[in-house]
Amino acid sequence: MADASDVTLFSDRDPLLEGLNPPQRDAVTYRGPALLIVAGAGSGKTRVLTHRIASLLESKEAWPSQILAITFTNKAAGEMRERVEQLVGERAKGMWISTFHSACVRILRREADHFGFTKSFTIYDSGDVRALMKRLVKEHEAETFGLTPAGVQSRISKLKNELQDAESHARQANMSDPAERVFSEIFHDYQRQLRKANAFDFDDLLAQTVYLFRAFPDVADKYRRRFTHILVDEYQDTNHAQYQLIRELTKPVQGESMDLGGGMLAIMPEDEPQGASLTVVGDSDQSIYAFRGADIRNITEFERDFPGAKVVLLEQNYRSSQNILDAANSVIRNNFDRKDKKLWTSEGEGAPVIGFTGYSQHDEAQFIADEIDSIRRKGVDYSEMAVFYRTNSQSRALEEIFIRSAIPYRIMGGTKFYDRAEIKDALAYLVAVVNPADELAVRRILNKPKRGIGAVTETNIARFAVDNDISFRDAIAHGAAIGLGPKIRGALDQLDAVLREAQAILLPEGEDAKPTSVTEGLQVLLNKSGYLDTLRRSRDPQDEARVENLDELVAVTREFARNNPEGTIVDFLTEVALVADSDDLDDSSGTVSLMTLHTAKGLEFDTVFLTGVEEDLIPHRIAAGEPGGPQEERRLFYVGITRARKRLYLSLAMTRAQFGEVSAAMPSRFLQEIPAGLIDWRQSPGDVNGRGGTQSRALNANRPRENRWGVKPLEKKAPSAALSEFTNRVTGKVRDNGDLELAAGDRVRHDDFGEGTVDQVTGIGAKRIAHVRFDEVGPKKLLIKVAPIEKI
DNA sequence: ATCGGAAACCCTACC
DNA sequence: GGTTTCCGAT
Repeated sequence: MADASDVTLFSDRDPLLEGLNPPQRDAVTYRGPALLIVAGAGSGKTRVLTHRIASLLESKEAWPSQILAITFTNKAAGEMRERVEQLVGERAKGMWISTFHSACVRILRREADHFGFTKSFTIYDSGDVRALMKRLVKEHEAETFGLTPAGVQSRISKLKNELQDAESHARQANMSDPAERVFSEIFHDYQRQLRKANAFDFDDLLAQTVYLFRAFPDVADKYRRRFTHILVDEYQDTNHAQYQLIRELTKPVQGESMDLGGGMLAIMPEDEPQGASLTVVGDSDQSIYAFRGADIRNITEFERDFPGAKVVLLEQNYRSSQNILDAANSVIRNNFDRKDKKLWTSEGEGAPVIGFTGYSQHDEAQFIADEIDSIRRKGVDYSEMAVFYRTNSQSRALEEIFIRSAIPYRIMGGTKFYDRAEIKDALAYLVAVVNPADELAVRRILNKPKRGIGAVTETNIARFAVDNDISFRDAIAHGAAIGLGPKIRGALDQLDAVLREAQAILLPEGEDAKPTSVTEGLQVLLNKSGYLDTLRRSRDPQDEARVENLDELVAVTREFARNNPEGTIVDFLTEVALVADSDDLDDSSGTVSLMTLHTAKGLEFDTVFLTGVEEDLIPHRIAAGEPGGPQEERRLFYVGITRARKRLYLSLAMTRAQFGEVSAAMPSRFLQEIPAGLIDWRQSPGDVNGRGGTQSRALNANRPRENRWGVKPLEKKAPSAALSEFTNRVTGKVRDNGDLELAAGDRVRHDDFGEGTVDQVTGIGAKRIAHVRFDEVGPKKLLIKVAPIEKI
């Protein structure tokens, strides 16, 4: 099967091929226009990808600058760069290894002036978009047609992912429907606003890059000449826009060899033009982003799209034990529309999958905390354990219990630092300086801190700006002409002065900014605007935390300057907009990782707790009713299972509180799909098929705790007294035992665990931990400050 | 213009 | 359960 090139370029003793199985070697050594690597979970695809890149560099087939590797997250990009560097050293420097979005921003910033934007454009996140959309929906009085901001937002996003713009949508929309007409107007207006604000939303980053390439073939050619090798990871999750972007980049150079300006002369090979070589890696069983426009057909029809493409299958799994793989295979087999593919391993059977059913989400969390504790005692590091859940809101119960059990944890993704109001305010100040056209940002800071500027004044400023054909930002300096009172005028002049002062630091005229400019500029803005002072003076304890968060942001700018000595404020804002959440690359050492199933993709852990395995959660209630939804949810479940190396826990609760309401939960249908023999139930949900209740009680009889609470079968949503009796024994409030002093030998009483004896106390201050041996439930570690205990 | 409390809405996953 | 929005009181 080996191509001729294999023989000449590689020998079996090539260090890049050492330890690889035959298909993996194929994937590294194949040379041709198109290669699809179908990589099952844990089949070593990252290894293959990095070795492939390394071998291209090693053999001098490509310069680093000719390689474009697309990953799904910034974190994955960082890891890939690191691993390639380990293989080939410093040479890895000039490669583009990034996400689709980062690559597009890089291109758009370089080419912005081709189509009416500037290099310092803003990137709107979904929160920014929502704010803008709210205004537009109101202005167009679209509520009367049943249009909501969120609805319009998601529809526009979907259209953009399909590379539809406002015009093309308008052409094919049914304009006799008034709701359609209004939607179309809002779409147009929205695009106009973005353009006016010199801003792109996330979807535009992709779509506008495609439009740019199509409208300016010479620009596209520039990148086609540059990138001779393009590699795309997680190809099953690409959407149409991303697909078209790849198509554009892999086309042969269209125009003649020409002077591209700037003295850069393009060099054309003598023979016929050839497009970049394309390598894609993916696994259709792990496609979990259809909801945001990912099109699974991109991978299933790759061979048709790129005739003559070579396909390599990686089915040997190097990650999980056979038991875990069996569970995964038995689940995914139920998706009817897939090519059968079976993961196998030469490792042993391993431990059985462990199942647990809690009475409530807190009970479930307590079980997990106890297991983590006992696994830790066996010498497994916390960083080798992870807890997964379907929705972010599920993390709260886990957190509560983990805090009390003194288990160090870290939440990946979720509500992020950069979503906090004070951080968005601070960033809006920076944006107001860098991109004054961004009215949204300027309006945001207009009355923060309170300057006595309300809706009326804001409207007056906006009107003045329109009447005099100047920007909203510039109108701020014309308080007198607008006819505002002296007090407000003074406040506006002050704001104007602060913005100017920061501008002189962040964007000094004629020269490059100092490396410290971002930090200094931010500090000027926060201090001289009065923003920090107002927070410091406040009596609200939350404002104290806000000040700390802003300190943290300042620290982030310092860190940024250290890592990017040449970095500008625009680079900083780009990083913040795109890197945000799951990507904190700093060490997760010594902590258990908590994350959603989506975030878990691409990661692996020794021990995995997959929680909330219930109907309405996985499959999620909304997804269960959508076409293709249940299949996607099954893939998501499959992704979760296959993250585990040695130990997999599947857990659920019989009742779950949501929106403050408690309701009965049913075991997920996916549990049924795993053969009973693979799961060792510590506490079984009973009859997984249905009604819950009766049978599970019988199976739970061996558990001592049940006696205390006397579980009764529940009707769905029955707000009975019996329900509140055994749910939420752990109160929502975090208590504070303050300076409770404990020493070895003391007796304590715990709300849930009963009485016990203190073995020892470790840690200091707020982190003092009591090691208690409880009479009934055995040893536990408790964070003294917050545990529900009292000395007796 | 700002504050406080009541009421309404919400929660799928992410770059 | 938490956040955002609305409204009346200062």
